[in-house]
Order: sequence, then C-alpha cells, then structure tokens
Amino acid sequence: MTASDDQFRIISSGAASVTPADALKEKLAGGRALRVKLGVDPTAPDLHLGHAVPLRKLRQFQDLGHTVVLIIGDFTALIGDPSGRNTTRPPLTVEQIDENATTYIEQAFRILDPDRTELRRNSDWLGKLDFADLLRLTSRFTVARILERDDFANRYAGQQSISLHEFLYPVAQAYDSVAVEADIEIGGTDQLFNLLAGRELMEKSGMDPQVCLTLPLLEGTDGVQKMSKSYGNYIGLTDEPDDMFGKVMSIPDTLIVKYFRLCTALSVEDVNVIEADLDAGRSHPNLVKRRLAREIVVLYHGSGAGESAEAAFDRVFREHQAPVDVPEVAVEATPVMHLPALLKDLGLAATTSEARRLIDGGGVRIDGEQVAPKTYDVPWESVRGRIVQAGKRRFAKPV
RNA sequence: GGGGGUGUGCCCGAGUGGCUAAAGGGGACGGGCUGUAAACCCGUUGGCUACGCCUACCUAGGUUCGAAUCCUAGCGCCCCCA
Repeated sequence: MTASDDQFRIISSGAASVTPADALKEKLAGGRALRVKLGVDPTAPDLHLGHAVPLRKLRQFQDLGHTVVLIIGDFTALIGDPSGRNTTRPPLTVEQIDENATTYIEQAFRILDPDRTELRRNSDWLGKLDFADLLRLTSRFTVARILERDDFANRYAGQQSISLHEFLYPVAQAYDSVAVEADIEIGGTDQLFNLLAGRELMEKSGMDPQVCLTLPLLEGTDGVQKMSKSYGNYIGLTDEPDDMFGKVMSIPDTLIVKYFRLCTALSVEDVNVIEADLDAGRSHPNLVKRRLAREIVVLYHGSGAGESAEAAFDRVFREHQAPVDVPEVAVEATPVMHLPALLKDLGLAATTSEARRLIDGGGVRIDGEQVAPKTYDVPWESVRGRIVQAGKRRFAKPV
C-alpha cells in the first residue's frame, strides 16, 4: 500500500475541504482499509459529470486499497435532500426510486471498482426505526443547529415554506454513517452540513467520528448554476460521444481548468501546467478546450472516440456541413408541403408557431440554403430527401 | 383559534375595469460575428396551415357593454398574536 503521506496528498488533491485533516492522517497511518461512504439519492435516473466528481474521488480511494460504501438513499429519497434548494422536492414513488437506483448503480460502476464496493440501501436500517427510536435520535440535534444551515435559513428568511420532515434529512443521513461505521464521508461542498451532522452523531454515539471530505461543485455548461438535470446544463455520462464533445465545447473558457481538475484523469501536476500555459497566453483556449473534450469523451467511450467526436464537431460547426448520419424521417407527402407542419413532423420544432418563428428568424436551411422569411409553402420535390436544418445543430431528412 | 398579507407566462417580477397575449429582467431559442454549442451585438419567446381565430393572469361562481384588475366561496403559501 502507498505510504500514508502520499495517500493523504492524493486524497486531498482537488478536495474543497478535509475536516479535520489530522484525523484523516491518523486514520491513514493506521494502515487498515478505510470505509469511505458516499450517499446518493436516486432522484434522477441519469448520472452526469457532476455526479462523477465524487465517484472519481472514491475510485482513487479504491485504487489505494480502501473500501467504498455506496449507500443508495432509497429511504431518504422519500424526504428529498433540501440542500441548495429553495423549494421542497416533489416526492418520488417507490417504483421511480427503484428504477432510478438500478440505473444509478449500473452507471456508477463505470467509474467504481465493484470488487471494492459495498452496496447498501438505507431503507435497511432507516425503515426499521420506530417512533421511539426517532425521538431518541432527534433529541441529539437542536432546532437552532439545524436552522444554521444556509438553505434553511434563506428559505425561512425569504418566506418560503419548509416542511418539518425536511429537517429530518440531515438526521437520517447522519444515522447512515452510524449504521455503516464510516471512516470518511465524501460529498459536494453543499453537503458539508450533512457530513458534519454524521460526525457529531457518531461522536455522541461513542464511535470514532468520520472525517468529512468535500469536493467543489461542478458548474454546468451555462457556467453559472451547478450541474443538474433540472437546470438542463448537464453533460450525461451516457451522452453520445458527439454530443458530449459539443457540450464540453460549450462551457465558458473560465471553466476549462476546473473541468480538467474534476472531470479528467490527468494528474494534479499536468493540470497545473495547462493552467499556467493558459494564464500566460502560451496556449490557445480553443485548442485546450478541444483536448479537454477529447479527454472526457475517451474516459466514457474509450480511446478513438475522442478523435471521431472532434471530427464530427468540426464538420458541423467549423465547416457548417451536415453531419454524416442525418436521420431520415418518413412524412406524409402532398404536392405542396406546409413547411411549419413539416418541421414539426420532422421533430425540428415543437409547435408550428415555433417553426414559423424559426423560418422568419432565418434559422431554417434546406440543403444548406437559408429559407426566406415567410416561406410557409414549399413543393414536396424541393424538400424530398434533402437535408432540412433547424438552427445550428438539428437536422432531419424527410422521405 | 384570531388578525394581516400574497398567488401573474419556463422562472423572477410590473400591472388595480377597456390602449393587455399582458412592462422589465433572467433563461431558452434564432441570426450575425468568431476560436467553439465561449464572449459580444441584434432578434424572437401561448396555440392554431394564421393579416384572422382560440386559449390564458391559483380554482369555481358572480357584478359589468367590457375583468389579470371589483365581489363571494374555496385552495396553496407567508407573517403576527395565541
């Protein structure tokens, strides 16, 4: 096993905080395989690069010989984590949770090593607590302490509703740590409160308290909000290579280095060099971003996928040509076609009104020719089998 | 239990009887430009084979020639008192 000093350096690289750092050093010096906990709520079925950040950190632990305890929060999903939210989460049904959990596990093992992962569901212990247990548990927390949390405080101050059960989320997560005897728990910086709650509860229960390791939150493609499916700014782990490449290219330049640090397998030292070259103007942001996009695509789609995704990107966005594989869509043909309806049928516009706006805004092309505004009727022969384009990246071929 | 406030388009938020498909901002989409689906500038942003028609300002009724705007009841949320 790697010397504990080196382990500490690797583990804390890229972390936002390690609380307390000394405790982690001590645990590592003990030389045994540590139990590293990550709790996830199966609220969204598909994983994205934001989810991958803690998973990659867990993988580092595994590669150093430690054990990952991955907790599927099938019980806590019924509460909904209020972290960073300004509204109560809509409750999920048990069926949805099960379905999401299955997808989650499958996708998580693209990153994690199954042999060093202990998979648990927190309904195993949380579901067995009775009301008396709950009272005992909640008596260890104070209202003032819970209200310290930013999101609760903000919602309270902003006259937003907070349901009582949301207060129990940190309590439940803390109890998870007790149940699995975690040595370390990791999460995003917005999880710090919950992680610390686990630490406190373990201490009060007479256990060796867990170390809390937080990771920076990854902004999505808009560069502002944290990556999340509900903001529509995410890059999914199962996104097609071409799509994944394009999405990475759409992040603001200011995020390039952060993405290298959190989303690729490059070493800390390598990323430092990239950052220095960018800052000094020695390298071109566009080229660096291309490399980033290739690295990420290769990580999830294998070597070779990066180059072909880049080629496809150049074809569409640099040379303004149609992609190689434009989908053919069968439509009902009449001698004269109503263009807005055709665009809707082709799936290029959601409504005919939107299609008209696209046409009038110059956003529709047939075989590369821009369609003049107010052109709503076109002969079938002029579109049949041709490439119809809406905007820069939506294509279809009517047949 | 008592009192007060609030509910508008994807989101925030103006609007207190006709000039309102509803200001402004954000987001999203489109165009131009380019180094990219970055940045910047400009435009669009309820539906409908469409110079017109339909549906819309929490819900259901009502007043009125006419209501997002007034009245009644209900529902949600917030605050104060208990």
